[in-house]
Amino acid sequence: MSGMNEKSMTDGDQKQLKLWVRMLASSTRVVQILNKRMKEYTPLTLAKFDVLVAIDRTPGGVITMSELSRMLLVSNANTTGMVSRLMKDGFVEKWALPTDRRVYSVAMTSEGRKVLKHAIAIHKGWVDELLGSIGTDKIDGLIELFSGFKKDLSEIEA
Amino acid sequence: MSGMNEKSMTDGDQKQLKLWVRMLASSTRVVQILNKRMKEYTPLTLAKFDVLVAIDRTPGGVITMSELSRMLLVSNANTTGMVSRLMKDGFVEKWALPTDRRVYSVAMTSEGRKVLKHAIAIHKGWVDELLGSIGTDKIDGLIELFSGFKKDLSEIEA
DNA sequence: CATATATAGTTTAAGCTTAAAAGAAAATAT
DNA sequence: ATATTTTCTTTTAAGCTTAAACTATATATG
Repeated sequence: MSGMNEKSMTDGDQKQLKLWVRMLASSTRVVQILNKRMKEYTPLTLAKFDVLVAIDRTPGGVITMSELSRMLLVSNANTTGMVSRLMKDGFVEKWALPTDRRVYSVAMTSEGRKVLKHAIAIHKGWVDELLGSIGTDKIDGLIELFSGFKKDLSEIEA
Repeated sequence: MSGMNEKSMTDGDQKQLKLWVRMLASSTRVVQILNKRMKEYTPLTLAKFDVLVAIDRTPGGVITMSELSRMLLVSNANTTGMVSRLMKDGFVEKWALPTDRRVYSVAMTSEGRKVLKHAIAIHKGWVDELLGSIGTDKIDGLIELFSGFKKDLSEIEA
């Protein structure tokens, strides 16, 4: 069995769990820090920031509720709530499509764009800081790895 | 500047953000899948599972509320809520320490231990499946990397 | 045309999470 | 002894998240 006895196979299995536990702890911690700083330095939460970034990345800057849900990998119910709160903040607006009144278009207000521009800049700085201890030599490999990993995951049923 | 011009430095910065976005998407997706399956195949959520695992890992199987919060990297308020729900489920019990009545001890019930034992087994199977596309050759390096990363993060203020 | 089916989005109920305020008990200072 | 401070935990209020049930609109089919 190509130099692999029963013991080492078992170890290999244990290692995937070990890796997952550490990976999850790391990303959870980064999210915690980013969220806390985002609330402290901007009028956004990290979740609201993610929504605005998704809108910002859409060509034309106008997106439907369902497209937003798909981009953010969240439920439609969640998007409804997020967009409602962002409307109350005055950072986005929403209107029904005249050609299909089931569909809503969402876009940022100028206030939303202003807030996002600042948030993107400081968020990038924080990510650079937080991931700073990962050697530059390893970054490319990791980007490749996670790109592939994410794609593989998309083929797995929940 | 050792073969590094201004352009490539900027690229290096962009890459940390790129890595973070992919890493976060991957771990979020794994959490989504694990949570959905955990609810489907056990009477636990992933959050409840994490609490039981933390208790299980404590020597003696008895832990205080604060220790639990520290292990799980969550607020005390969160631990209060989680333990309340787990008590209602009948999976843990809690009692005040006679020597210091501010402190509460938490332990699993036999029902909790039974449920956890099953959950640990199937959870491990899922993680092996979900992380299966990450080559065995890379796993050790990644464990090292995330162990170091997590430690570096613990020295950064939120 | 009328009815059935599909699609887009919202509401509801429940759980997870936090920060801030508050309560209770213990430790410390005066 | 009493007052102050510290520690452990809970409560409260708010936001994020989901699944399931529901509403409204559009499309397909008889």
